[in-house]
Amino acid sequence: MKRIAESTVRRLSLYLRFLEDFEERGLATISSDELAARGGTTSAQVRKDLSFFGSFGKRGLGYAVPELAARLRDILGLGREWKVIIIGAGKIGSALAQYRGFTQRGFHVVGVYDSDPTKVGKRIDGFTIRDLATLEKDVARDEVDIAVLTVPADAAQQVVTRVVKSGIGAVMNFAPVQLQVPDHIALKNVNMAMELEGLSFALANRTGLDE
Amino acid sequence: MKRIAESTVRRLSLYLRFLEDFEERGLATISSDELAARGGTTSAQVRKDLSFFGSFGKRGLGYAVPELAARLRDILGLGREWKVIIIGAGKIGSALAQYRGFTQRGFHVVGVYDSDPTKVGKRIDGFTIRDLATLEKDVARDEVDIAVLTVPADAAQQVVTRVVKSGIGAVMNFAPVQLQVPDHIALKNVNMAMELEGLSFALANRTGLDE
DNA sequence: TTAGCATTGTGAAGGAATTCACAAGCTTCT
DNA sequence: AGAAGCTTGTGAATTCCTTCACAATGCTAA
Repeated sequence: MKRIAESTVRRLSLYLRFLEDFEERGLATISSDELAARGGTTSAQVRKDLSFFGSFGKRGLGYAVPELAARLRDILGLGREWKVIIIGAGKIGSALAQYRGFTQRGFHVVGVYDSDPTKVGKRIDGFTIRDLATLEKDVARDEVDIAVLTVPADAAQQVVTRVVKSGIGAVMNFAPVQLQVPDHIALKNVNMAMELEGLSFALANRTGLDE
Repeated sequence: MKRIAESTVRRLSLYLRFLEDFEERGLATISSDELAARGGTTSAQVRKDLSFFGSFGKRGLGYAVPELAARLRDILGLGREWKVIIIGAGKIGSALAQYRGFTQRGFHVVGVYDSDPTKVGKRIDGFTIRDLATLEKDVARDEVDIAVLTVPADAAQQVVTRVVKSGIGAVMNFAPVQLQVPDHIALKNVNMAMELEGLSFALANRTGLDE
């Protein structure tokens, strides 16, 4: 299979969201043009994105909504349930543990971890916070797929190294550091401060000094 | 000024983080090679990124750490304090209101809003939750720069329209919808579910079927 | 059954971002 | 002062991504 650009995958997620919307409203077909309008892109882009995976449309008609949705779910690996652990039971970790959006899309939180002994054993929204010391054992037993890291920046690299060793294949990192992981591990960084700096840059350079 | 790619701005944020690290450790100079190694990129990329804004290095030596850090802060608009409001005092909104990383980098939260009457007036970590109804008045009075949206998906478009009308120039959206805003508004989307789907895709397509 | 219309799928063109590669310039050593 | 050794800054080459443009096809109506 050809290498798929990250931007393409992001757009597929987006299309799927719109399709589910259409599905609920009982619409039978949709054109690349309509999908593009919603997603703020072009119809050619939509078709090209889909073409990497096959041809799902009918010329003259568009795409059958439920079929295309099903295909996208399949492509994105949403046909199955993924097991997720959250490491770091601070504010963000706790908020994520309770986030409905995860479960809705097949991401099942199976454990919440912290290394702080005063937190271990406490419950948050149905989860008993586990001791980070048991990480490796639990991951193997529970067949965890994805780790979400919401630990302090200075602990993140150490934790991710353990996570990777324990056999997890994908990591979502909220700590504001650049983690080193082997090539075969999927890593996404979510960095609030960095996003805000993007906005700050835009605001600061808005003063119309184009030349 | 030439249009700067978003990816470039992201990397500048990253470089700045490393530089501040070096600054603390009292290092005087750093080469593009060292910056690149930290950021997982190449030295040519680092130099190209910087070259859009001027030439800050000394051939044969590298970059003076404090000077480059100062220049980057300036470029990213971090020389001043930005006023931020958080709209939506749910789990994520509350977690963000308390997030230290914002204040540290000059983003000052000046208000937290919700439309739920049972929440309005309550306090979270030093903020009294305000009624969304007073948004427009407050934004004008407080000269707010950035709005962070952590409202439910079906309310997001309506809220952002009000936010934009009230004169805010930058929006960070956590709701899983694609918002429509005028061109001159800076908009960043943070979508946890979409990030997870990126990981899911990577996991599902990992099965080594390259051809 | 054929004409007319709509929309896909895709090579080819165009544009944007990254990487290459090297001259230019600063520092240090002798 | 000259030579050797680094490292920057930047055009040129390359790679990657997006947009164009149109033949191919399916649907509808007469």
